[in-house]
Amino acid sequence: MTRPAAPRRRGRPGHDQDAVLAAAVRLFNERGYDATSMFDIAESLGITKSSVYHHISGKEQLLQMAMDRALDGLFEAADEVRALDLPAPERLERLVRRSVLVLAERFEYVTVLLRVRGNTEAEQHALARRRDFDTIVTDLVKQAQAEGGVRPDIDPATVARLILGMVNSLTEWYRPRSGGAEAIAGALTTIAFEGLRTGEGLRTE
Amino acid sequence: MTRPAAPRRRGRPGHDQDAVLAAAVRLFNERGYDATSMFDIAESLGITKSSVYHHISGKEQLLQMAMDRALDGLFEAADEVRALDLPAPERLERLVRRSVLVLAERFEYVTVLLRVRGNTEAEQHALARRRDFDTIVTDLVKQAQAEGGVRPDIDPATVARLILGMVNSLTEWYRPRSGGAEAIAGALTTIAFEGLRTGEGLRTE
DNA sequence: ATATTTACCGACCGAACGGCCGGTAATCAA
DNA sequence: TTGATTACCGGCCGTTCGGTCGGTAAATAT
Repeated sequence: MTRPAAPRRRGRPGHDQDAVLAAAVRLFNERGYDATSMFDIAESLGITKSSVYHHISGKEQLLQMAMDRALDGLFEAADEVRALDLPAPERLERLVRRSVLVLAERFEYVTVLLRVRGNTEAEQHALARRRDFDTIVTDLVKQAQAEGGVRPDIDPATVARLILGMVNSLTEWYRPRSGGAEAIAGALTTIAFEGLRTGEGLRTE
Repeated sequence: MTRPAAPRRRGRPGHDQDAVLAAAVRLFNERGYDATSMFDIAESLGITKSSVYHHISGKEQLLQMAMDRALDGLFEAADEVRALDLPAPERLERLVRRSVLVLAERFEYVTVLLRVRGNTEAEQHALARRRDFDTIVTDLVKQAQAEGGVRPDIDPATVARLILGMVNSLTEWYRPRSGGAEAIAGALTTIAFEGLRTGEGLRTE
């Protein structure tokens, strides 16, 4: 679980693109993308603004890279779950679980992604990919309702958005340090699939 | 359901503070607070930037007013529910429902509130009030678990955050035009309290 | 030694931003 | 008609921002 053991690069030692991205993303999430200046990023690395531009082409590239890392993780999860030979309700539950885990693994990148509002072309493209992911989940809900095993009385798009909303809301309070992404994934899927209520008088038919 | 019938004000006709706030909040939610300039707000009202400053003291005041309107609505809901003479699980469900309705009624203000990251003192104060609201819900979950009726096997703070996360995620896709805040409140509370799963093999004890 | 590679820096630029000022215009009340 | 009230405007200012440029410093490879 440590670094891939840096292969000892050539040239003058110092920061690389990944270090800049990491610093940038940290600040983006602390204060917001717009409220983070290139000077802030440079300062947090102990170098000057012009040095930052040696590693990247501009502020927007940092945003782009962060969004891509988040989206790639989500679609990997979707692909893996799609390949499973299981009933739709099981696949749905697995995808929800995996989404939580992706969010935990790539926490800072996902957080950046979820705060983007579509102000530039790059952001709009990312929003489109997010919508594609939503559609995958919606279709899975639809299948699960058709196969039985998931309540059919709520519009599948609404179900997908509410569940993903619950997942995404983790960026507001989950902190990777606090460990136990699995525990939270468990709590979340339990609430989503079994509900909070206990006792009698449940199944109303 | 119409305006309170403007009492015909004195002086030159035109926009007032509320109009400026409305325009500002609309833009804040479209592009984000930082990405919205005072010029943008002025332009959307058909007046100049200096005219905007006739109505308000500065950009931050607009943010402050928006956050306050959202928070006041939430605490009103909490107060009303607290006064009810009902078992805790019922009160919890009502508060969740009411929160959805407040979010729908004061949609744009709540959206502004939920995007704030604490960059200024005013924002930090708003975040503190949000945390107070979270605590109210957490305590209610705790009570509901103690009284029975809500599953006791998940940490109450986690329950509160997940449920509120689902509620708050409505700002991402709910649009007041699309009507039916009650329908969404119903779908959300159904998922949260009854769960998605149907069929047999549920209650594992 | 010398070339190559990589990282860094100080100085600067044009644009955009939040905000201020002094003055003007339209309405209502006396 | 005059005064009060409310709304609006053009022009300006200091600051901050993203980004560029030409040159320097430290490593590795030959």
